[in-house]
Amino acid sequence: MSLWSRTRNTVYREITRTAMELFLERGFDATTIDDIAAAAGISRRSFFRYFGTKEDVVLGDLIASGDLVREALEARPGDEEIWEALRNALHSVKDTAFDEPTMMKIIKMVNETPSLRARSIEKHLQWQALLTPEVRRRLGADPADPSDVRADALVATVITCLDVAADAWTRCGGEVSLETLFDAAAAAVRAPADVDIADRPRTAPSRTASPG
Amino acid sequence: MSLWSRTRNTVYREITRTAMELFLERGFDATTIDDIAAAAGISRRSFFRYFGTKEDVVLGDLIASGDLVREALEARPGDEEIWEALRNALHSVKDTAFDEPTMMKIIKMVNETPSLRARSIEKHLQWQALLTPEVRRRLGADPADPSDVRADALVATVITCLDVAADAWTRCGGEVSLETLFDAAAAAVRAPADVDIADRPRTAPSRTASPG
DNA sequence: TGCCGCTTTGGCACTCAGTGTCAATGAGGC
DNA sequence: GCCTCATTGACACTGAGTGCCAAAGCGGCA
Repeated sequence: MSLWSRTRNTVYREITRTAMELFLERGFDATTIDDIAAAAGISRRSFFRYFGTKEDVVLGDLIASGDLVREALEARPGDEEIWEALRNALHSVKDTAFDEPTMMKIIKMVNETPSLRARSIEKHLQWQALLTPEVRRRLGADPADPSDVRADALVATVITCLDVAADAWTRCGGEVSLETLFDAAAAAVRAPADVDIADRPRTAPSRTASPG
Repeated sequence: MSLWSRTRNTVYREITRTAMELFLERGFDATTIDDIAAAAGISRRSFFRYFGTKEDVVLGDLIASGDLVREALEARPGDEEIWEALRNALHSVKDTAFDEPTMMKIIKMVNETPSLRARSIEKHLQWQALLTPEVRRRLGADPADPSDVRADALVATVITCLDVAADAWTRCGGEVSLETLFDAAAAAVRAPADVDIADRPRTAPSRTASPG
């Protein structure tokens, strides 16, 4: 049993590695599952025993960490401001499977490939479902009241800010850190955005025009 | 030419009507394109001349209105607070193709069908791309600065709030209006949610802790 | 060592979405 | 009536994903 699952994990990682190489080399859509199976030395049928969909090869490893985020959130101090708790829970889960340049290429690929992008956001919706109960609890919301949208809105927005930040991160070639971009996004959402935000210059690489 | 496009529109609507009936009757996934084509009296190949994907039958009509929202946003007074402008732009675009109970069934179906939900989100990403330039302009942001995420974050969040509101709307059976739910979602995001919203001034949000 | 039960695997055939091609049809302009 | 052009339907194809079944591999057991 132990050997079996170890073998399974090995194969799983081998498929991921091989497929990722192909994806980054010739593009996601241009890589068929037959290509992946052939390169990984398995049958087409076996591929689908490890991954439900082609997208899962990319996204399974990249953001399968929904449960980790939930655990991290539950571990945050109970009196922590909710935005802060969510922010810290997200940041505590770092993906270490790839180095930063590779990670950037992957995110870029995800953002530029419609089917990948859609699945990626679907995964984030699953995160939402995982995180919302804890946020509801912290807000003292009635778990059965569907009209109390506060928790859903907060969680969805925080994840949206993360997406926006990740997208901007790749667009500026990693010059500004993900954390900084996330905080800027969060600040823009929470503050009236047409007013200058006091300490946005934590990075201040390029001045944005400040009218009036 | 006029006759051609009139015919085209008629066929388009006929396919939509027929397909929607099938979808709501037996489910989205359980309805094949052959079913739709047969029921609409066209060939399978012709279906794809009217709709790029099966999802577009549902979502094309439901939220093809990205340009309308953009126009509505551009028509808002220039000094209107940005959240307000976005909110009003969204609310000015009402979908009148279906009555409310049907609309609710459709939204429910979209939210419960992964492929539909994914496409729906993709459409919303297209909205974002349409709306962001105008928001950037209003914020006086440098259009070429990818590290200025304010506009992206705002637009993405507003649309996220709309999604959350629509979801809650179906879950509480339409008892609470979509507008009310949207406003509640927006308020939860903008105010520290565990504090009374009333005492929060429009400026000076609570500063998030600076780790540095 | 050989046998039994389990899981994994590969191969095959299938459904379904979506695309390219091509010949037939049918409307509009001359 | 003829020419042009868009629409249509039919056919064939790729590619994702699933169901099924027989073969192979591993563990335990005698």
